[in-house]
Amino acid sequence: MTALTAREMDVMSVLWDLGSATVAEVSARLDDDLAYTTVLTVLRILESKGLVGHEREGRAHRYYPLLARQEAGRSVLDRLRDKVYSGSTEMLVANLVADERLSAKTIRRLRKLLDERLEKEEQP
Amino acid sequence: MTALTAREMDVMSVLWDLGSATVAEVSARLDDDLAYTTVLTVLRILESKGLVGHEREGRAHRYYPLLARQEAGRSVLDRLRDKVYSGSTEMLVANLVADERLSAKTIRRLRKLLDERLEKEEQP
DNA sequence: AGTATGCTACTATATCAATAGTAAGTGTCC
DNA sequence: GGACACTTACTATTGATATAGTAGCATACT
Repeated sequence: MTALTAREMDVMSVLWDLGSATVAEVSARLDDDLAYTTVLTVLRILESKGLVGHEREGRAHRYYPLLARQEAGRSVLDRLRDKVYSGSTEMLVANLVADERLSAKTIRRLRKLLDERLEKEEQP
Repeated sequence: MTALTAREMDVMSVLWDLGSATVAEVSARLDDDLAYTTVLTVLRILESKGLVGHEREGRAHRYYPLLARQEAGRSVLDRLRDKVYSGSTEMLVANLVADERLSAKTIRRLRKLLDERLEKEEQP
């Protein structure tokens, strides 16, 4: 199972966005001002879980994600669908698009996404 | 903030599905076979967080959710969108509908959902 | 009215999460 | 080549999570 804690997700988020990063780079990007060693500790925990790797870079280590966004996202979404929305993807999406801040443009793009998915369904 | 732990979400899930439940009822519905008192403890923690309430029923307590599915779901979705999908609802939905198991029928219903949302956008 | 049983209240404990300090190592720059 | 600064390695602490036991109370049933 791929259950990230809140802080681990913060850190993975930086790695996903940057592709890879040193401790200092992750630290700079985090919203909260954590001690250098705290960030290092989180990265080492993530590594021990097999979710990130690292390579030497000068005197520092450069960390990179081994877990993809999609995998992490899917496991949260699956659980959310099952536990919060009684297994209903529709209920989930309904809640998602109920967000007032979504623009008409965005909604149209989402619909296009579904259309494309439908086409793929019809021609396998 | 409304951050549910994994186990708390399991329990809330039962309360959402049943509307309300006693400890025994929650216990029976959970996937894992937890001690009666363990379930009670989780419910009491949830109550201390203001997420469930209870009323007397005979010699037992009947617990009911004070936090709605929608609220719980939204806070997870918001965080997921921001941290895992770089703030992109589209990326999130793309990942969601990439699920092979979604039927064409379901996808059409999702599209309909978006259409209705668009109409509401145009006529406020 | 007495009693058995299920329920709660309180307590306990091991594990994990979150945060950070200290010491020691290693490049880098003058 | 030596000092400095940054980095890692190891350790520590606090608080939360997850799980459950025991004791005692109350209700339903006979």
